[in-house]
Amino acid sequence: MTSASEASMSSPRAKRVDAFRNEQKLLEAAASVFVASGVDAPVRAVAAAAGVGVGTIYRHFPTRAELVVAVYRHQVDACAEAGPRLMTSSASPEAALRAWLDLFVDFLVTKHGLAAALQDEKVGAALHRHFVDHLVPVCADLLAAAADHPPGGAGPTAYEVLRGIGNLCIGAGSDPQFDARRVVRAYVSGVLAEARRE
Amino acid sequence: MTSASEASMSSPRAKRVDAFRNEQKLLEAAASVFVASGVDAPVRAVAAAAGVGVGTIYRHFPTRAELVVAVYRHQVDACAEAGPRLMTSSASPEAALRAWLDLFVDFLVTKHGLAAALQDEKVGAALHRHFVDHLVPVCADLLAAAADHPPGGAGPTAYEVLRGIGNLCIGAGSDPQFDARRVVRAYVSGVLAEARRE
DNA sequence: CAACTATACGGAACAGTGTTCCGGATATCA
DNA sequence: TGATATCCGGAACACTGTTCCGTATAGTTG
Repeated sequence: MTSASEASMSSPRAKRVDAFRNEQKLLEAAASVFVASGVDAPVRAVAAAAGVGVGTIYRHFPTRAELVVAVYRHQVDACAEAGPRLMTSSASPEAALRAWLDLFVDFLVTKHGLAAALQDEKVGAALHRHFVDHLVPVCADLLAAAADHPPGGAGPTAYEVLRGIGNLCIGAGSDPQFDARRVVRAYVSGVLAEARRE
Repeated sequence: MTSASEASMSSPRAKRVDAFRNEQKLLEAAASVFVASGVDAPVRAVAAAAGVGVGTIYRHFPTRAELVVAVYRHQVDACAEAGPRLMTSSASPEAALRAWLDLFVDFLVTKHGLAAALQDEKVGAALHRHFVDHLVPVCADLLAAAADHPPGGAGPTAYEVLRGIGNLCIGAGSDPQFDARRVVRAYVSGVLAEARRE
């Protein structure tokens, strides 16, 4: 921790501006490539789109997963912040929960392959952690309110629910016979039924 | 179709017995490797376990996915055949549906990575088709009986339900906080509620 | 303004996938 | 005992993510 305070206190030399610019270019290029080819686009494709070498990517983002996290960090945070807002603006706690989960589903489904990436042990570890840390608490509040059920009971866990929904969104959007929102709606009905039974 | 009948009618030379033996060795080796390392084990690992070259695998199974299908074909068929049996032996149609789906979940969860493989567009295409063809009709019957609902209504589709459950099983077994059977139970409750609402 | 150095860059190289290919071995038949 | 259709082994290819290091440059210092 000595080194940490040293690093943040006395900066022998600030980060070079070209490095900062490149990091920005990388984030924009990655976002663009991800919408065009899915989040499992090759690292080289992102590098090419940004006009940099692959080495530059790995300097700024030690692993492919961390680039993905960086690209979607803002949207995850926005989703988390929408929770409390919906809680007060909705007609009922259940409506708030369902509206928020719709947000979550739409987010996952529109980013092709994001839900799948969340599973892949290697790629998903970093993603998973960030999603869990930011979204689970919000979901827990909404769920407790909707189920009229003190958190900590034996009903479905907020983690369980988010993870389940994440799973349900995998591959949706590339299968017309499988409508993620429909399926999630059914799942949430079951979750609420079980939670209220306690 | 002329060539097909030719091939099945006049066999200028039967399949060589060493080829047949190798196919068998391959299936056994693959099954063994899959339980040890998951269904996403490298093709080379299966080849090594069987004591053959990779070329031999690709002669018998044109693609990695078809090897996986071949390994699990029997178990899928067994699961499909268990449907009608449970239908008559269970206390209620809903009990039959739930028991059968438990079979399905256990099957997916015990084969590490099988559920995930079902998603991967490339790997999963062959798997997906086989699962769908054999399991969806059975599920449709059980579902219709449990929901007391003539097939063809606007409720959840049998395909949708199986696909949803398949998704829910992804990564279960490597995450103690996520119990696939619990989650699936909740989902099925929601499905039945929606189906009966029609 | 002119070195000088810490920092950042590019892209070749490495390791691990699935898949293809073909020269050589071999089972089967005449 | 050949003849040959069939099959086999494993090198080679295309494509991943990731690492490495010589080179270029931004920022500092004299």
